[in-house]
Amino acid sequence: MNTTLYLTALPPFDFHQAVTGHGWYQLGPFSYDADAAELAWPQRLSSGASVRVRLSGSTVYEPEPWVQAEVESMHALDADQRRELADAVAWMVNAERDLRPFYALAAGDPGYAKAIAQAQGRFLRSATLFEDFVKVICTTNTTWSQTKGMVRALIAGWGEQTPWEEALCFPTPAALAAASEPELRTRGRLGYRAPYVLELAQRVASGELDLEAFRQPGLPTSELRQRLLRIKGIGPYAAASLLTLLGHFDHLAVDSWTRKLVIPRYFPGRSDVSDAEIAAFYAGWRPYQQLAYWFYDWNSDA
DNA sequence: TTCCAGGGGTAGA
DNA sequence: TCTACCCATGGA
Repeated sequence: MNTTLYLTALPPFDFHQAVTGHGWYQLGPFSYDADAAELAWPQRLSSGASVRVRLSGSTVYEPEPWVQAEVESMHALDADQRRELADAVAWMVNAERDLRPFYALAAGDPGYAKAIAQAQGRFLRSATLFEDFVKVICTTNTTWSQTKGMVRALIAGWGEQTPWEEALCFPTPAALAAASEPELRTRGRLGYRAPYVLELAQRVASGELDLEAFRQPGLPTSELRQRLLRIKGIGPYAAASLLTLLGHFDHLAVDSWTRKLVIPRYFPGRSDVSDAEIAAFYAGWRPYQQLAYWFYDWNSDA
């Protein structure tokens, strides 16, 4: 059974940029066909039904941006299921994100010409907040290839079965909450992150921790950050990453990689630049510091 | 073999 | 708040 969902997006929008703005499209259960500009993944709906989604969308040149989801399911989707999927897709590609205020700040700076021309500025998000929280924990103190391996192992070991044999959904909180810590360490390749993921899964599965509360747009970034830091396994770097995914760009994530890029360009000849100095450097971009850092064309001569 | 990766928790000051 | 120390894994 196939269903097609059409969504509109706020211009300027470019589907390829919305998907590839950061590395998430390389993590399971996503797969991305760059030639066809098609993002695919299996997903379990709250009703328990499984679907396979193939997502495509318009380029920056189209004045009325759109996103199209080709959804495969065993039974016809009812109105609630279609709405749930449409909401999830809009969230994932940031269809409603208004980047114009950021572009207005960046206008005239050649280092952002490419970002503006290509409609960069969106960070792909996973279908659920739980999935994004786990993935962010999987990026701490490790290499990208190992992060991909951890996510792959979690899906292979605890992912939800679907009617399509080869397609497993990302594990639910309940599935990971039922896992043992040693198994998550070894089979899940999480290492010392295992207790953090286990505790997160258990708290979410039991209802003690409501991740949906983090989605409310009106929350001040500082309060959100304090709440994130109270979750075990989430420190300054992970909190900043999650703030970005949650659409709060007014807290700069200063990590080892930031320093590698920012110091040679803006603080040449210095080796001892504090986080506070780097944050102060970006203060003029408020509330878009993280976009200004991330979508700057570091290869430009600007 | 050693180092370290876009860190985080904990103890102790 | 700041610092030392430990934490697993795997690629260079």
